[in-house]
Amino acid sequence: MSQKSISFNQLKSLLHASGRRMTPQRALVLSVLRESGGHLDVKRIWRLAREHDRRLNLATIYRTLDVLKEIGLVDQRYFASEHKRGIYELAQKPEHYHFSCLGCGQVIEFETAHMLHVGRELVEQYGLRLTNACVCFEGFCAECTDEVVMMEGV
Amino acid sequence: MSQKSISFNQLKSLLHASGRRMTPQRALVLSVLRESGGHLDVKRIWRLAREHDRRLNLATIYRTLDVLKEIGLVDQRYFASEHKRGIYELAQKPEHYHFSCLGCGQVIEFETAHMLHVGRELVEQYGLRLTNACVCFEGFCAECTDEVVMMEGV
DNA sequence: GTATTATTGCGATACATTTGCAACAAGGAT
DNA sequence: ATCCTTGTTGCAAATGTATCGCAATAATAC
Repeated sequence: MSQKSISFNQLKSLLHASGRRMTPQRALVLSVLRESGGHLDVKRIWRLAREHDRRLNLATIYRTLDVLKEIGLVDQRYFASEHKRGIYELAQKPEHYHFSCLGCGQVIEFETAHMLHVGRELVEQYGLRLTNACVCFEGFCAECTDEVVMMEGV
Repeated sequence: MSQKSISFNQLKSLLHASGRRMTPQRALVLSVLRESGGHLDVKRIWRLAREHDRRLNLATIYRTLDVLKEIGLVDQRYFASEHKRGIYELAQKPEHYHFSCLGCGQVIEFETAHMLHVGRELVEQYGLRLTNACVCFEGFCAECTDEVVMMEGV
């Protein structure tokens, strides 16, 4: 069996475990997220999913993404300057963070242990219980930085 | 002289230095931010400012906040689950971060050196140039965590 | 004072997301 | 296999934040 069907059975179990139902819409949205490689806004997910089901409604996408978030299969992100649109991707370990380039628009994922330290500090020094964090960075990637430097003649 | 007037002269200079004009609206919005102690959304700033100028328009608040951001007097934030509304506060050193309690709603400010390390890592390991970051945390403060534990009878 | 032009108020607009509700369909019971 | 219950969907309308066009206004330079 491919990873695909495992994931769908997983989906079904998780849905039933929380008193929800399996629907083609939910399977479709998940498969779109799996096959596209992540970092999609809602409109884009909608467009991709409608290629398989023309009746699929935008509100359903929103509701489905909420469900997928709740059962832990999907993460919602917000990229730095674009706080209007939520960005969705499959939940995956290990924890990673995002950097969006203002020059070419690419999103770079990276890992860092320092964020864990921040979380630990919050617990140990302030007695806080951390349940959610939004962390995103913005600037220029190496290539775009070089371009700027060249154009400025430095 | 109080800090107040110094700040207004500062405002005027900064505005003129960037080809802008001093207006009562701009002074008013800044004073609201100064006297309220920060962490205000636009509607709240509007309501507070209208107590001094009933004609003041919401669009003016938005435009004013943009200007204050550009001249570096105000920071715009986005708190974890509430990415719809921008939150504004006076720009101040040193850099600090925000934790919002899902129980009592309070926003806790804290400092940490670890975020600087993240930035350094981005530069040194990935060659990125960081210009902007959005970092916010969410969970339960010490008191609200205690309450939950007590209610669960643990 | 006068001229220039940045700024304001106001209504209209854009855009992301949510909601009410009737029709529909998943899945357990029979 | 069919029926029933109730979670889900599609659709349209509503919400809420933020932006825009434009004529009227007012801050500055001269």
